[in-house]
Amino acid sequence: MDLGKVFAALADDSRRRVVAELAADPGDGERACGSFELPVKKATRTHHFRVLREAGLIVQRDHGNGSAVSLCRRDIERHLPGLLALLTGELESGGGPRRRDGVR
Amino acid sequence: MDLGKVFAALADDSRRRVVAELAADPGDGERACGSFELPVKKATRTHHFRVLREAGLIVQRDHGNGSAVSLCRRDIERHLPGLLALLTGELESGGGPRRRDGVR
DNA sequence: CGTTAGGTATGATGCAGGTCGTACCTGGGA
DNA sequence: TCCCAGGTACGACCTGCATCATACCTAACG
Repeated sequence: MDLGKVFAALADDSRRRVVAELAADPGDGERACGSFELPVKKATRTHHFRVLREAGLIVQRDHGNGSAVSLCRRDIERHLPGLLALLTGELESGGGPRRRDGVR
Repeated sequence: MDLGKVFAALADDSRRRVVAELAADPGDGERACGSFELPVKKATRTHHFRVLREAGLIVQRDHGNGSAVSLCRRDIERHLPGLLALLTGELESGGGPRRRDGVR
């Protein structure tokens, strides 16, 4: 697991938001790729999921018609303890579940 | 403190190395800018320190003749607890972000 | 005072990355 | 069966960034 790749992946707002929402989900199950409200087009979203995959942060299961992602929580907690807490922390304090404005 | 800026700053090997060494220093004092062995020229090093400064990770004190940097340890630990541990962990385990000649 | 060493400012350059349009593929309805 | 919705692949565009050369600045030291 390469810290450089991980940090580069998490430097982008959209990607950080995806990981944060996955990390904040207590169920820790899969989530449809389309269920994330990202301010980008389809092709860009595909690109972001690829970057997260190659950084080792998520795994993606293909269903032919649609696909779902899930967080590599165990690997992350083992190699980078505390990282997910940082992301969920930003979710709660900053642009948390209650979005104060529709920026972006 | 912007997580995006912080992660973008730490995505670079040279910058991550600087912060990691500062974090690993128990004395927690200033350190001369030139004391870091980075595989880049002067101008590039100046650029890296600027990025780290603007991310809020370090402060830089100018001496006219030379300058020194110190880690904003308190701010970082308060806003991003656990982050410095990740960096020092990389230093210890991997021997750190080594200077690979073909950078990246 | 002149030289030297450490930093900065500025501009150029090459490359990586974010964004999108388009074409294509797949499975599930109507 | 035909069409649509969700994803991917590919290419293009453009911005940002890491890097460097060069010129300049400041303090220390002979």
